[in-house]
Amino acid sequence: MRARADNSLAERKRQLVADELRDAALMLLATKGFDVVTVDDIVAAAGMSRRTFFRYFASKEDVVVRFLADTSADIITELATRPPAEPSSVALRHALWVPLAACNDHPEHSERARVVVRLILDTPALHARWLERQIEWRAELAAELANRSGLDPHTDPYPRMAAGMALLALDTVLQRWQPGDDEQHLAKLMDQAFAVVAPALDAPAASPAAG
Amino acid sequence: MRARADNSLAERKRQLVADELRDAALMLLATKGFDVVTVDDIVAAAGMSRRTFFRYFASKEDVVVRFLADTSADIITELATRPPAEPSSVALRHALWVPLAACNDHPEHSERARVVVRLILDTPALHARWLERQIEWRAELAAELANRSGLDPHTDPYPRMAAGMALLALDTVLQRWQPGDDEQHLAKLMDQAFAVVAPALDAPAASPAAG
DNA sequence: CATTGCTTGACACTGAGTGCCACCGATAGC
DNA sequence: GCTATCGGTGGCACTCAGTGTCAAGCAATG
Repeated sequence: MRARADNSLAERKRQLVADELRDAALMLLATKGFDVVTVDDIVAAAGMSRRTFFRYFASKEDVVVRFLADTSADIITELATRPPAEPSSVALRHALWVPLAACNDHPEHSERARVVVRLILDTPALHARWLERQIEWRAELAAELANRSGLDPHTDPYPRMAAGMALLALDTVLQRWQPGDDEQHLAKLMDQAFAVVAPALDAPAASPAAG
Repeated sequence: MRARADNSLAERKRQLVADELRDAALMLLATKGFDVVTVDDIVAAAGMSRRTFFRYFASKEDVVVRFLADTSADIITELATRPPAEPSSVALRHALWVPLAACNDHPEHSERARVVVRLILDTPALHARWLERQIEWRAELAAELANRSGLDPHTDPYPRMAAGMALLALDTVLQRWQPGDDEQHLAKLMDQAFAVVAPALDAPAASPAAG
């Protein structure tokens, strides 16, 4: 359902409208706060109708969350292409680096991402949606990890928990990145966060016989 | 704000109303599904007014989530009273056992909790709120862990991530508990889940110098 | 009996999200 | 050139969540 990435004729117009909506929304929400800005404000700023907004975004939260969380497929693909012998901690670190790579390479994009991260972490409704999206990521990561390790995800808690730990690392990185006080390099923060969970991610399998 | 547990005269009536509302809501939501049941349906079943519902619960989600997540203070207290020399994994396991203890001891309460867990995990909106509540737990647990370990929670990612891993273990336990196919003992599930994260929880501190 | 305080119900209101239909522009076929 | 069709859009009305406000009801106290 995402396979039509470049139907140049009409698809480009759709993308244009979506970008316009997104930009107007992000601008308003980030400066004025999530709760006080209504969808009417957003569409007024974008010069479109309220109804159109909901054709492109499922909810007011969706505009913000999708800006960060639109790349789940890329993450899974990256994890699937890591060498099977690679330790889980390394493979997961590389997989979750995918959505961060753009921020790290392009400082101008990075600054806006920082604002969005701050907005999400500071707004309970957005934080909830963000976590909801992470749930999907976790399920997909867990399935792929089960694939890699040959474990049964229904009887062994490892795949799900490993995926959860990786996302916890990502969450911690974002939380420590968003203040922006000093130049906290994303790569360094990722290394630190994954260093904490690595002992559990790479521990020798002993889960089924824990009783 | 919770210090008035037994102002016997009027407080008991308040509790009665809250229970009535909660029971009606849980019954309807669990049987018919979260989305199709409106607040009007709930208050009609409870024989009260719509406005009263929102005096007792902040939202429709709140009724369900509070049923499980009303015990954060007890968890922190339990963690704070664990012996300082105890490994983090053991202390956290005991702390997070507190909200589960009631379910484990009283099978009749346990059955309803199972239904609520299933409802939460199956409903995205509820799951998101549940995780949002866990964020608060994580912050409180992290603060207490920083206290125990003497680490600075602003510079060291360990406290926050340790709290997150413990809650991830809890989440995994609930997810594996709710199918209820066979008699999965909560204690056993907790042991298995914590066995996965223990290597990271109890790893020797090496986080600040990871770069 | 009057007052004070707490709870409730009713009403109105904002805002999110959806369904429906009419409109508009472009493209394809006669 | 006229028309049928198709994707996108705007407008409208609707449901439902959640909030503010006010007028009771009802207990305890003077």
